Amino acid sequence: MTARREPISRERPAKPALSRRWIVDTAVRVMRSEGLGKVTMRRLAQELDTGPSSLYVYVANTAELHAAVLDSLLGEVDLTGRDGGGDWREQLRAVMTSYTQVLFEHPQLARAALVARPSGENYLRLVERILDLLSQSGAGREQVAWGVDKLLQDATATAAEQSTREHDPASGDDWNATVRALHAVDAGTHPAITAHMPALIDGSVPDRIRWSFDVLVNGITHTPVPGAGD
Amino acid sequence: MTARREPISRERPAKPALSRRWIVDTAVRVMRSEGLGKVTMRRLAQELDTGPSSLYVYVANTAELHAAVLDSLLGEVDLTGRDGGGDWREQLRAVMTSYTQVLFEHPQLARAALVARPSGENYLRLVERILDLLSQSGAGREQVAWGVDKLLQDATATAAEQSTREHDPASGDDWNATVRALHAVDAGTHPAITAHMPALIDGSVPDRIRWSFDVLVNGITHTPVPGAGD
DNA sequence: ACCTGAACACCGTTCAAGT
DNA sequence: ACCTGAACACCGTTCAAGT
Repeated sequence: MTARREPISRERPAKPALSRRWIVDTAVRVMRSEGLGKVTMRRLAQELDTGPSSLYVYVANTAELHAAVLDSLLGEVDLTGRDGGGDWREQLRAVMTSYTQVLFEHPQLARAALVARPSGENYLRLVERILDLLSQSGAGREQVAWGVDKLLQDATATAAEQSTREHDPASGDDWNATVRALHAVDAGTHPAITAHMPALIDGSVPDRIRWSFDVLVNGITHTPVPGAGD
Repeated sequence: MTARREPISRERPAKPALSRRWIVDTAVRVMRSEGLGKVTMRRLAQELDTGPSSLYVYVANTAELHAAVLDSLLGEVDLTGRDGGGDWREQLRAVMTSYTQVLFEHPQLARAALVARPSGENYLRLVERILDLLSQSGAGREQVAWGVDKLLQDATATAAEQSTREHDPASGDDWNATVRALHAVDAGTHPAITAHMPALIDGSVPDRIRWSFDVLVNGITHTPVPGAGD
């Protein structure tokens, strides 16, 4: 709506005006095609045909940019929970599964999420939905409020961990190093590890995710918060 | 006139031979004095009076180096749990609190831990101890094994998140952005957020950590794993 | 107000060559 | 076997200067 000066058309085909939205959209595109590692100020500036310093008018720093990219991706989360039944618990499970899936597709973002929490509209919509479903459990208000945090944190941390693991299994990555270390342990000095050994390493990712969800929901709904006498 | 080359002792005293141990110890020292951000291959090489490429004989990459630093720090965790009573639960709480405290003192390491899981002796000792205490709950072997993972993940993720929050509160950091966004939410479109609003943001860090521990322990001990018919 | 070039102060990793 | 110099291909952020 602003009366801008008439843009004189040059050879270069309409370089769009810089804006936060345009920067974030470009960042999402670069992320999808080349990964979050390429979403750098310099690379984006190049993509937007300007210098890196120009971006700082719209974006505080790289972490904030990554948080904005994450929020944008959060638009893909299915909030309906229609894969679940009518049960609030199964609906909540479906929403959390969808959230987890989005992060698993872009695992580097999960790491970013733990560092710079998003605060955009899609994040708020997600929190709203989880709160709504979890409060149907009948648990106290404080438990529900704190519980949402735990559910999101657990899913995010799991995706962040998996992000390393999914690298090619050929490379001596750190997860395999941990598995090897647990196997190589001495039964005399580490009897508990030895006793729990297959289980410590076993279990499919979906099984573990499903169990984690149940652990948290069971724990959240049965554990009153410190202050409130609910 | 052949100049006899004799190692005249100059100011520089006895450059010690490179070794993995020496590299990691130096990394820990740099981390303590200047933060993990300065623990880079180049900086370490400088500190060790060599070129960065030399380090690659002993360390695969930067992530592995950071994992080694973390394992070294894990030596500070109090495994006795003597702050707790005779109860396995209070002892376990004390161990987890000690672990959390160590990570809170070096929060950047918590982020590293989520990415590159450690596998050194101190990590194994910690896992052994938590397994031992948690199995005293009488829960099934699978629950205990998977539960240890959850307890460590929760504490680590919490420390990692806090690491951002603890930066100077003056700066418009992302946590404050989230708080602001939650406050600014419209009651019509986000009724659940509005209804849960003070609790969503409230609560001291120790209270939340204490509650998280109880949620997990309660959930772990009461939720059987998918396959096993315990 | 918005945008920029140029600079400052760094990075990880590889590789051919030396000892 | 171990170690290195040099190079390749990048980074984030600031700031004085321009429009």
